[in-house]
Amino acid sequence: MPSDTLGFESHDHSSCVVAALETAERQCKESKAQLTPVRRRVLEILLESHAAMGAYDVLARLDAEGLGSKPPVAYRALGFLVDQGFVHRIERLNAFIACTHPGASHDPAFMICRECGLVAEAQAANLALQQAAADSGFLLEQTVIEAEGLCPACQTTGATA
Amino acid sequence: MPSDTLGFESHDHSSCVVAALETAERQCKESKAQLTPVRRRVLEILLESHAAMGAYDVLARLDAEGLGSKPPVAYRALGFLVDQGFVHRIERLNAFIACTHPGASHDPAFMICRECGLVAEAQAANLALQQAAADSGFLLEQTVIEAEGLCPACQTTGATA
DNA sequence: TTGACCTTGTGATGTTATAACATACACAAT
DNA sequence: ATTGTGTATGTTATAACATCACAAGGTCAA
Ligand SMILES: [Zn+2]
Ligand SMILES: [Zn+2]
Ligand SMILES: [Zn+2]
Ligand SMILES: [Zn+2]
Repeated sequence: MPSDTLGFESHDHSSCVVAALETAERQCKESKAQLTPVRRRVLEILLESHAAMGAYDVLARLDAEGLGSKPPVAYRALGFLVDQGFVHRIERLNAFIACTHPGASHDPAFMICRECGLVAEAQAANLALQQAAADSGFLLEQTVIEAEGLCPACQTTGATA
Repeated sequence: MPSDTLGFESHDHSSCVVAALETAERQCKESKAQLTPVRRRVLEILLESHAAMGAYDVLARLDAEGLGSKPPVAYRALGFLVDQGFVHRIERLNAFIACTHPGASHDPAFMICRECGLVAEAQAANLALQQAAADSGFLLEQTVIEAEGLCPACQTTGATA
């Protein structure tokens, strides 16, 4: 069942959202972190579409719902969720996306479709990079791995574009 | 001689700058691209320190030298240099750095020291990611691979910090 | 009740990046 | 000489992304 790692295939989304929220709640309880209404709602918003959203897009949703209107509200909630590992930041897009492996060990990689904007999360530790780091004495703490290209759907519809 | 791939070791910098500029000039001549004064100077500025610089830092240097004062001047020159492969953009830092493998085939990875800001360029194609892309039918066009951590020097001086 | 700590509200500001339009120059065709 | 075309540059304005600084509330334990 590769859909939860590759993300370009359809899946049972409503159960996926519920499961992710439950996992977040459980993990917060365990680590005594507070999944407050704003934080929970931001996670929910990101889960609703699996798309990457900018902080200001999230903020607009919060504002419409009366949960906050100023940038720090969104950035704080997103920061919390990223710290907890429930959300990932996509550097290439200056955007955020809900994790699709809630609870799993994390060294995520992303495939970003430049045509439709779809982002798929994969597990793809970079062994060559780890080797290069070891060789040069670099202490590797975190890695950003983001690939840009065309998702299966956009390859067929749009030719090479 | 790993210093040109790993970047944490010292090297003959003045010759490295000269060589990079010569390579850029040669490649531009071959591809009929114009290495204009502003473009050449921006490349030089990035080569002077091997540090990653923000576009506005570069712009400040240009401004001081009377080569331009408005953001598009810097962004255009940087965009040109990135397109030509002489400069890489570091997504994690929203910054730019001169390529340390001028002319070589390019699938660069970077190691970024979170303490001193040093950035080293390495070659580290991600085989696992290529495999994942192939498996899911994703057409992989470009990859961003950036690692954050501590360089050798900062590990010894600052403990874990 | 007080203080420590965490979270939120809000105004102001800082930083990064591009859109849009005008100008200048080189070089070729008329 | 003039006009056209393409590339590069100059300039204004604004979009888009992110943080600072300070005030206010809530919880909980001393
Ligand atoms: Zn889903
Ligand atoms: Zn994840
Ligand atoms: Zn050098
Ligand atoms: Zn360092």
